[in-house]
Formats: sequence, structure tokens, C-alpha cells
Amino acid sequence: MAAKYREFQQLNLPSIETEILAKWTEHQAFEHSVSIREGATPFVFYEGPPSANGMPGIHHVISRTLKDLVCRYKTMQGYQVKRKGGWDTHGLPIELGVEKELGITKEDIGKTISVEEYNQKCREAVLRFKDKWDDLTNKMGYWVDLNDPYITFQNEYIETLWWLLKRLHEKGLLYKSVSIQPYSPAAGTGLSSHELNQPGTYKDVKDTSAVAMFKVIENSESQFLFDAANQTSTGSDQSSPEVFFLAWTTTPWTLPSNLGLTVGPNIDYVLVKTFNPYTHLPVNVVLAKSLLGKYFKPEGENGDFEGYTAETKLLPWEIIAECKGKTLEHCRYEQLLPYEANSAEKAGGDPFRVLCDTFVTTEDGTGIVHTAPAFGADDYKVGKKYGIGILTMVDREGKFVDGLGEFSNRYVKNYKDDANYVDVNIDISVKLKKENRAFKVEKYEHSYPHCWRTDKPVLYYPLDAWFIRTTAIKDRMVELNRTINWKPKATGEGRFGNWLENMVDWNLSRSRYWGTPLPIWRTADGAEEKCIGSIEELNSEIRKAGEVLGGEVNKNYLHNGILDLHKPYVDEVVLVSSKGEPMHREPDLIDVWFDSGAMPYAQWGLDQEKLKAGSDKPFNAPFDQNFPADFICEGVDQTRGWFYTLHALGALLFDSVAYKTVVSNGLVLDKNGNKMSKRLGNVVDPFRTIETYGADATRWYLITNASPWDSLKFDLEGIKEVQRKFFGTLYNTYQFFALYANVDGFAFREAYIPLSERPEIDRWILSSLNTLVKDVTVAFDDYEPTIAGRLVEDFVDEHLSNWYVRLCRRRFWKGDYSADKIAAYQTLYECLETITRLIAPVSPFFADWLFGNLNAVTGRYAETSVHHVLYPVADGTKMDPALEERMQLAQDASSLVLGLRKKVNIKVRQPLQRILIPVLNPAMREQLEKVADLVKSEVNVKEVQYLTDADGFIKKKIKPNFQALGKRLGGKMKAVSAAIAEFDQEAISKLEKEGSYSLEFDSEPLILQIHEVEITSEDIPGWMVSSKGALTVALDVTVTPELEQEGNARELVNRIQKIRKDNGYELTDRILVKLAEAGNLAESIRQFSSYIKAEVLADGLELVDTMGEEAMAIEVNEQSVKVWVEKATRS
RNA sequence: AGAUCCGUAGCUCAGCCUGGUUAGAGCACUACACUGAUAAUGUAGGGGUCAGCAGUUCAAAUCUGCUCGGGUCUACCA
Repeated sequence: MAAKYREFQQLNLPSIETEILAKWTEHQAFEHSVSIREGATPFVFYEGPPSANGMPGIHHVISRTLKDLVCRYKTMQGYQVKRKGGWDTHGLPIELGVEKELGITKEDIGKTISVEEYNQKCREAVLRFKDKWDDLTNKMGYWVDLNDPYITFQNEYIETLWWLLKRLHEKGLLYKSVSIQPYSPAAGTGLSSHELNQPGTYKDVKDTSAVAMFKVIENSESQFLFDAANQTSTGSDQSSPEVFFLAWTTTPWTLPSNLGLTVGPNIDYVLVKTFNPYTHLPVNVVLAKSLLGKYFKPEGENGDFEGYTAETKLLPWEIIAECKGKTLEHCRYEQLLPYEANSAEKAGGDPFRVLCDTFVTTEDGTGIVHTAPAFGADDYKVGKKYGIGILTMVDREGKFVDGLGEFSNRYVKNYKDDANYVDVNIDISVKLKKENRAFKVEKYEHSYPHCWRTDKPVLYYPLDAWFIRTTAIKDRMVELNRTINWKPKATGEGRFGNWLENMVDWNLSRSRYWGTPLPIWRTADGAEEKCIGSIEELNSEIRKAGEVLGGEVNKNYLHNGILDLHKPYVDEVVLVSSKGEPMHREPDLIDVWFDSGAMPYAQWGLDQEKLKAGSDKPFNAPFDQNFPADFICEGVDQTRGWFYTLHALGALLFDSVAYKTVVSNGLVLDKNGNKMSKRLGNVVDPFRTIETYGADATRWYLITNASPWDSLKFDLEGIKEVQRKFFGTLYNTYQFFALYANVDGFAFREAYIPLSERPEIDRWILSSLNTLVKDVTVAFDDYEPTIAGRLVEDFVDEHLSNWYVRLCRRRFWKGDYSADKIAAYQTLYECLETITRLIAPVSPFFADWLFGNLNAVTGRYAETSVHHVLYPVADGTKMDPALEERMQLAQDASSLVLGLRKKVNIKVRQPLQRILIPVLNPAMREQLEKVADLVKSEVNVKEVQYLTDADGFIKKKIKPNFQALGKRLGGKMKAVSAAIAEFDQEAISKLEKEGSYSLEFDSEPLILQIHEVEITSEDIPGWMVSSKGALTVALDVTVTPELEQEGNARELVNRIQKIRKDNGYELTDRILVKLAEAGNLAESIRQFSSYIKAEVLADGLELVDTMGEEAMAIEVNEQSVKVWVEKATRS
């Protein structure tokens, strides 16, 4: 006896997964899936390293499912896909976590705790949840190499980063400069953007804002302003008129550092003649035209200048000139608040000019932006462009420097919680008012960032930082980006593309402790600097410095070299310059994004031989075959993170893309569309989800519910639905197969029956199957797993289960082990087996389980896992579009007839004589004839008749084919459409016969072609009719006595089958049946005796007069009858 | 504030690129049927201002613009 297909009580995905997981572990299925492809074309995948200092969430499951399915798919297509895991181990989140845990702040580090101890804590915290992560990886079926991951804090990793940095340094792409960064004077530290994004950082505050007046200097650039002012100058005012630029600020304390005024080149500005509302002196002011309304009332326009006094409420004003911002460029003005400390010389440039830039808006203020390069990123940028120098009149404690007269040494905000603090901003405003230099002073409410630690306002402050000159290759990065296949496309072109267009240099510096140290040593005067590119190089420099400088220098590192590349050790190292001066390390760490962006190189580490040989890619061996990546995938939040840094480093260092395809998946929200957060308590625990519903159902749900890049509303009900609908159906189909295949001992040992010898329906399902394979492959190749999954779902449900199996049920249990039966088994087996391979990438457990169950009996594959076999390839010779089309016709026809039966309430078991189908053309008839038998048995009718218009009793309906006709007719469409609607039967049949029809339209001839209309049959007078599209079906609902008797027989069969089942008989048991008191059923029984016997596997069917108590009373079509069923003894 | 994605039935989504006249599925709901796949299945029904407004067009869920709502990223700036 051959092995049996496994049969089950019910579907239990989690227990299947436990079983498969054990099998994978035992046979090292993952390792094997890679090693069997040794020598094959590699498909390169990069794993974006997660940070293991927090628990994994459900959102990690989606991106990892995507990664996994692509890798599995490519493996099954014959590529070798190595997947090296990795861990991101540096960075602020880790440090903040440790600070919180230890109850310390940044200031404590190096004081109450040594940097050495602190970094040790970070190192311990970093992989705290690694076990949990590994557990999830395992349970969700994510195949990735966890045994040999790259870890960013390891020396080998950091060493490679250093080499890369050195490379950038050599290319002149790594430089030190000032940048304007958020800075907290109260805490005495710069703030990262991460810190600035803490909740509650932005607060609405009321600040004193001032519109300051900058006095224009008369020269050739500004002459036109003065000319206009002079022309309208009135007799009472003999002195030469004064012209001012109006500029608004919410931070008057930045005014002593003012060096420029910025206007928008395309903004319209006006010169307005008016009076200063505080001093009442006549003035001429420049501001943006669209902002006039903020300062001047419409009633005051061209008002009474002569009669203006201090008491006049309404300010008269008049526009006396107009120009674009570009015209104002380079105009000069007098410094607003000159002191000894803020002279033009000290600024070190050519200040007090009007500048142009597009960042200027006219939404607030005056359209002229007061520009203090030290205190704003935009200001700094535009200031640098024009070379106006820089003044930093505030120190790091947040107070004015010496040499600013009455403002010297005053805090610009109340940083010290001083109860007697007097707001210097008010004092500055008052001074301006008195000096005829303020046009408007008022409180202004706006949102402003505050330090999350001290709650004090942040200010933007120039700090030293190291930069990578990404802007140097901006165009190349844009160009390379165009070659990357972005999914979705819009993210690459839009979000990422715009980001590249507006790129600024990459600020690498972080003033923290736990991270990759910048490998740059400098002399005190900064004249000489060294960038170290390897451990070997550092050690040799250490020894050199030890020799030259002598004494205690580097004494801890002279013998064994440096053992840990982190702080504080590297900071203890002193190097020596060519002139014998000591060099100290630049204290910064580098941005963690550099760590992860450099993983294509650093994951392999440096090859010391290649390094010595001076290779320009001195990385360990697999690098050459593993760069660039064919595919990466992470959340959209990585667009400016990992996607960017990978791209930037690939382009900067090797003039290459780092990845060819990138999939950015969307967020996972809760079922109400809210972001998941611990605070709201709506986080979904991935472990519980997987344990309850199974990883496969979860994966399938995540993939098929929405495109990966759309945000997903995660609902457990959806997983249940997938479980029931998809896996349940597929499982049922397998159970059905196994049930009968075990009875018949089918093990695919017979020769493959040629398609030409199989029935229509077999050829149809195999054709559909191959079409499915083709479409699924196209979808996967296009990184559209959602489409692929939905296609498989539709096939399994609609085609395989609800049509093929339903229609073929009898073939499996009826009759001998004939050729037809074998064909049915072979066909269904082929479908199931192919589906296991199709779904293997998405639902790896269930697929492997099903594949194993099938293959265990047939042994068609030598491989023990579906993940080791090849992905199905569509067989064109099995595809037959006409066949698929006519089967659709059959399904539609059946559905229509069943609908009609329902309407007249005649059950399907009651046979009916015939259906009529009007055929519009010979091709349609041919198609229908081929599937007529299927339709007949499906809807239980005896015959199908075809009606042609020759029979004369179809009424046809005509309507324009808008798509075809619209192109030709355009505007006449409406009228012609109305004319077509008026066609009578004669006109329609004329058009059909001749293929065209001419009509007169607007006294112009118009020839209507047959393909420009759609003709359908509308009605068959006197019949029950139903239609869908071009297909119309009529049903003969007459139940003749003969039909009724047959119906009775079938009903009886049905009842006896039920008894068999209730009695618990085996499918193959023979029975004996006795019936009594059958009334008007007796005739049916006699007439259909052999039919009944065959159907219920009865050796005998007897009509008797009476029966004992034990007989069962049943009802058949409202006629009661007594029946007795017993097992027949085998003869 | 800018960029970007999304908005179609009670819920989850197709359809939109390439405009075409009854806007589709599944779930849920209701009724009926089927009963040798049965903790399965089928049929039918109700349920839509395709977020809103304007435009282009003979024709708009589909193309364009604006507005509103939600998400994400970037920024917070005088």
C-alpha cells in the first residue's frame, strides 16, 4: 500500500508553523536554500539594520515580510540570495535610553559617571532585545543570516567607516565649518533634530516683535528711491527726505548682529510716503506691496499730509514708487544699532546691504527679512552667498557680549529664572522707538522651540561642525537617482527627488559619547590635520608620536596598539604633526546615519592585503559580487535616512548607485487609522498575533490588504478573514483531494495524460493556472506582491474551489479508477502543487507544509522543501484564451439560470427541460456549444437551444460604442447617440447583415460601422429571461410529470445519501435499501431504480409493502416514505 | 509653512496611468438554497452626491486647478 496523503481534523496554522519551523531548523533549510545556488547569479539584498534596544512591533513585520518574500522569490527563480543580518548600535536613542535608565543627564557624563562606564552601559543596552528580535525573525519566517551579522560598534566596522571618511577627506569632501544649529543656552548644549522633535518642544509664546527701520544710504543703487521721495516732497519739509527699509523681527536681540536685509527677487515692493507713528516725523518706507494692509488703513491713502499732527489718529500714506525685489539688491543702509563690538570690520565682510533670496515670503512681517547670519540657517546661507560676514553678539550662556553699550552682558531671554529679569527685547524696542527707528512694536504669539530638558527657549547658534560636501555632486546624485527603480515611483521622483534638489551639505558632527568617533586629529592652530583610515595606520601614528613627543604620550597604546575605537580611548591618543606639534582628536562623533549608510562596505570589513596594495575598494571578498544591491526595502521614514545616506555614500565614494530597486513601505496604523503608540494603548503585539493567527495569515494579510506603500489600517478581523477565506479554502481543496486520492491510491504514478485527452474543464483550469503563473510572475517582477497575492486568491477561490472542484466532484468519487478519474487527479494535483510554489514567497510555512504533504506521496521532487525548488514558469502551450473565455461564458450562463430558478422557486435538484440562449454570431454559438454539457449539469437542465435572429423571436437592442464612435464624432456624439437609440429591429438587422449603415446627419452622410455599436438581445417574449453583458439566457420552467418523477428520484437519492452519512458508512460501502408506503413516489422509484442504485452504491433497492418499527420516515417533495438502509455483505 | 501619499458601499479595497454611458469585489447584514469539501458552499437583495468646488471635454471616479479632511517627511523661519 502506498503512502497516504495526510488528512486533518481542521486547519490549524500556528501548529503547522511550529511543525515546519522544526523541520527547517533540523534540515537547515535556509542555509541550504543559499548553498544550493552556489555559483548561480547573485541577487543582492541589503538588510537595513534595526536597533535592538527596543521591542519589535507589528510594523517591523510588514517590511520584513516584503524583504523576505522578494528574497525567497528570487531564490526560487534560481538566483543566489545571501542575506546578511545587521544591528544598528550607535546613536542618540540608545544614549537617551541609558540616561533615562541611570537617571542622569548629558552633563553628568564625565562627571558623576566616567565616559568609559557610560559607554559600557550603552554597549550593554544596545543588544538588550536581540533575543526578542531573533525570536520574531524566526517565528515570522524571515530568512536572514543571524549567525554572522554586522554590528556597527565593532572595531572592524568602525575601521571601515574610518577608511571611507579618510577617502572623503582626501577628495576634499570632508570639511569643518560653522553651521547654525539649535542650541540651548540654559543647558549649554546643541540639540539634535531628534531632540527638537520631542513632544511638547514647540510651545506658543508671546514675544515682543518689532518692525525696525533701516535707513537707506543714497547712492547710485538707491537713487530711484530718493528721486521718488524728492519729487513728492512738500514745501513744509525743507530737509532732504529719509528713506527706510522696514524689517520685522520676533527676536529683537538679534538686531545688534544684523548684517543684511533680504528681499524676494520677484516680490513687488512699494515706497510709501507717511509718518512714523511714534515720532510723527515724515518718513518714506519700503515694504512688500501685499503687506501694505498690515500697516496702513485704506482710508489713509493719499490722506491729509499737511494737517498731520501727533494727535492725528489716521496715518496718511501714499505710494510713491514701486519695484521688484531684484531692483533693491545691493542697496546700502546705515547700521541700526552700531556699537564698538559690532562694527563692519568685526563682521569680516561687506555688510549692510540688501540681498535677494527665494526663501522670503509675504505672509508675515514686511517682506523684507532682517538677516543676522549667526542666528538663522537661512540668514547664514544667504549671508555667505553675499559675503556680508558674521557677528555673534550673544555668548554661549545666552547673554550679550561686551561692547554693546547699555545692552552688554544682559541675557537675551530669562535663562536663569531670575525673578527680576528685565526683557532686553523690550528695551531694544524702546530705544528704536525713541530714535525714529521703529515703525511698529507689538506682542506677537507664535510657536517656538524649547529645550526639552530645561524648558527654556532654544536659539539658533553658530557651532563648529564637520560636513560632507554632498552638494558637490548634487547633479550626479540626481542623475543616478533617475536610474533607481523606486516603488512607489512617486517617492523617488517626489519626496526623494525634491530632497536631492534642495540638498545641503551633510552635517556629520554629534557632540555625544556613544558612536563612531571622527578619526581626525588636528594641531592646536588647525594648520595641520590628519584623517586616519585604519587601525594599523593609527597604531603606527601612535608609536611615531610616542617617539617624537616622548614622556607620557600614548603610553597605554604603545605596546598593544588601540583595542577599542570608541571614546574615551581615542581621545587619549595624541598624534604628532610634521613640525613636531601635538595633535588632538576633533571631539565629535559622527552621525549614526553614516554608520548605516556605509553598510555595503563596512559589513564586510577591510581586507588588510588589499589595503596595503592601495586598492580603491579594499573590502573583504564578497564585496565585489555584492555591490550595488539589487533590492532594498524599508519604511518611507527612511527616505531621508537610510535611503539617502546609502545613495550619498555610493555616489560620493564610488560614483555608483547603492541599490537598483528600493521599496518603501508605508506605516502601519491601528484599525481606526491612528498611529500606534504606547500612550494610546493601540499597539499590536506581533508575537501574540503570530501565535494566535499564524505568521502566514499575518503575512498574507499585510501583503494583500493594501499596497505596501499605502499606510495600512491593521485589523485583526482582516487576518481572520484571510485565514478563513484563503487558507481555509485552499486547505479544504487539499482535504478534498486527499480524501479521494487516498481511496483510489492516486500517487501520480501513471503517465502524464496529454491535455488533448483530458476533458474541457481540465484543460480550462490548467490554462487558467498557467495564465495565473504568468500574471503572478509579472507582478512579482514588478515588485507588486499585493497584485500577485490577490491574483492567487481569486484563482483559488473563484476558479479552483468554486468552479473546478465543485463541477468535478463526481469525477473523484464516482466509478472506477478510469482514465478520466486519473486525469482529474492529475489536474487537481498539478494545480495544488503549482499553487504551493506560487505562494511560497508570501506564506512560506503553509506552502512548505502543503508541498510536503503532496510530495511525500508522489515524490515528484527530490527537494524536501518548496523553497528549494524552482518557481513555476508559465507554459504557453497550456494556455488557451478562447477556452478561458468560454468557461467564463459557462459560469455566467449558470449563474443566470440559477438566478432564474431562484426567482420561480424551482430547486436545482428538479430537472428542467431546456434553456434558450440567443446567439449574436456564429463564434459565440461555437463557444457555447463546447461548454454546454457543463452548464447543463451545473444547472440541471436537459438541453441547450440556440436562437439566432433567423428564428425571428429575439428582440435586439442597440447602443453606441462610445469609445469607438466618440473618437470619430466628437461633438456630434450626443445627437447621433439619440438617433441610434431610435433604431428599429429592421435597421439593426440591416446593420448587422451589411456591416455598416448609412444615415443622414445635419444634411451630411454618416456611415455607421458595425464595430461602432454594441448589439445585445433584449428579450424573448413569453420566457423567463436574464442577461449579463452580451449573454442572455431564457429558461423553460415547465415541470412535466416525467421531469417531476426524475426530480423525485434525485431527491430520494439525496435523502439516502444523508442516511448513509448519518450512519457513518465509508464512502465505498455498498448498501441495501428498502422502501415502503411510497405513495406516488413508487412510480419514480421503479422508473429510476438503476439510477438510484448507482448513485447511492446500493446492491439492492426494494419496494416492500410494510416495514418494521426500525424504519425511518422521511419526506421527499412533501410525500412521506419509509426507508430502511443497511450495509450489504460483500459477496 | 513646504513636499508627498491617501479620501470610492457600514468596514477593507479594485477601477484612475490610457476619460466612454448600469462604478465593481470581499467582509458584515437580510432572505433563500445546497448538503459525499459540511466549523464548507451557492444565489439573490438592500447599501454609493466616487471628500467638496471649479475647469477641460460630446463625455470625468478617471485629466487639470483650488479647497477640506487624514497620514508621513522636512522645516519652524524674519
